[in-house]
Amino acid sequence: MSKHKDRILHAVDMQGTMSVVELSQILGVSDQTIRRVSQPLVQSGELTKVHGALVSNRNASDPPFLARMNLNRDAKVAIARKAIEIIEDGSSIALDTGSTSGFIALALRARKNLSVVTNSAFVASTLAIIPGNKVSMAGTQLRDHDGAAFDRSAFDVIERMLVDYVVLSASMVDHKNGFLVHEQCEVDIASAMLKNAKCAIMAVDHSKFSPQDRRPALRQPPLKTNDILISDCNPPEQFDGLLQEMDRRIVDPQY
Amino acid sequence: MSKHKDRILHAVDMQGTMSVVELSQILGVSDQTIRRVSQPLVQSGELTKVHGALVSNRNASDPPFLARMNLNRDAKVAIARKAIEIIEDGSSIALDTGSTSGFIALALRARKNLSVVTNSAFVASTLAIIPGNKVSMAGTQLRDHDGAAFDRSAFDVIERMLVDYVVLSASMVDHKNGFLVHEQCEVDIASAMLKNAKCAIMAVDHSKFSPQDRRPALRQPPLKTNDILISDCNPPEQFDGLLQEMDRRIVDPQY
DNA sequence: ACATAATTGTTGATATTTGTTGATATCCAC
DNA sequence: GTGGATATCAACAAATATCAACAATTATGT
Repeated sequence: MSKHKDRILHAVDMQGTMSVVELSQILGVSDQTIRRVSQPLVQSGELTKVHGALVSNRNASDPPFLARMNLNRDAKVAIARKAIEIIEDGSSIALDTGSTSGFIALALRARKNLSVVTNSAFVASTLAIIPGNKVSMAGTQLRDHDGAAFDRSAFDVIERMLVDYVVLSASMVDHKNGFLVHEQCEVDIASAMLKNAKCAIMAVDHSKFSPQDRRPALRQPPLKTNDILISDCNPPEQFDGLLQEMDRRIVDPQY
Repeated sequence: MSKHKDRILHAVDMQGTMSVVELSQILGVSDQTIRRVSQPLVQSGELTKVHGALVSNRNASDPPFLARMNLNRDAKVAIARKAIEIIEDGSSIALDTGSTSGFIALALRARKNLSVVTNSAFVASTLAIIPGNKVSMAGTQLRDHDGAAFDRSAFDVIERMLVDYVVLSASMVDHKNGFLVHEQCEVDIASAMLKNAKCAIMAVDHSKFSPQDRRPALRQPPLKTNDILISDCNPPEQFDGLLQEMDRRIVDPQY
């Protein structure tokens, strides 16, 4: 077993896909070494090889939630990196169930002593096992496409927790109607989380500023003046009205 | 047992990974000695060996729960394989919070239309995102070392679910006292799960038949005649009395 | 004190990993 | 298709790590 194995797997899984030279630069070894070390990983099916790059196997054909985790992965990773600059050790946070929140949860493993409430089992299990964290899983009955709960008890748990930050996402941003999602239950959870939060962090990648195949119809609750928007692009001008009150943090996905 | 054992373990765990020569310098012994002393640690799964270095199994990126998932990994994978031969598509299952149950959950991703109840966030999130599964997460407040819940609501959820199988584990098997664990709350959850289950599957790897560093003191509830024991070794004869009623399924870890 | 067992360092043979090189294969734009 | 850029592969040599065997040292039991 090579000492580079874990780092390669981790890097590729985080990014979804990574070129061989990129990996060789990050690990400080030659490209040939990357090829050699990754060969058994490809053979055992832990990674897939394409010309010039390695792609993660924790994706694609797999379930919808993981599939969405791989959509615009670079942007989401960059957004997650920015989010953890804002959220310091010891913060209390509520996280919703979006795939962007999933990435932020992965990145938040670098923080300590967090108090977390979430209705996503993925987020909960990611952060619960970090020593020092206090994690509350809100809800019981988990939805199969993303492992999130929206039952009565989810609201009970969320409503009794006061947090410094709430991390929210949206399926689309509309310049007239604001942040939109597909299901009412998601709006309800977002409202409950917002009510108890000092500051909201809305994380949306560039794709959310353009129309979607299936247009979401439901409005997230309005955000307040000191709330934060994190995105990987500058929103087009028509969004200026909508976003003018918000503190914008734009990140470059090419870190 | 060598006097260097603890210092090596401690040093490697602190750094995550350490080269053999580095260790030999710190401890003031030859590199050969480090190799010799670390060999049994590698064999027992407390450390992992790579060319030139030792890597910790309780790395910063792999918090405690996943670290335990690396202990006797092969045995647990083999046990999980056997378990999914027993649990067919469409079954209802309760799973406890042990690392062996974690492996069984990973293996159960190959099954469909499962009804699952568990108080482990890791198990819940692993199985929830498989389309067709119905997963209930029992409990709210998650313990940090394994992401499991033992609060009032955990029992409420478990008690209202009838299942075909309950998958249980133990920290140690004692030929007089049966299956032992460290904490009363684990026994309570096991009792609640057993009460509503048609058949119990007790999964224990070979290491559980020998005494542990920290001896567990609490007895799991007794099992019934048609319950199933899965292990990777034939239990020593002194366990015959204890296990005589159970259906034993022994698997070969060398798949 | 003595014999025995366990631990350790040294040595030289062997194995593994790695970067380099040059030949070949693949991709992409035209 | 062709050509140029880039990626892959095989082979080699240098550096490094491992292993087995033996001798020296230290611990243990009687």
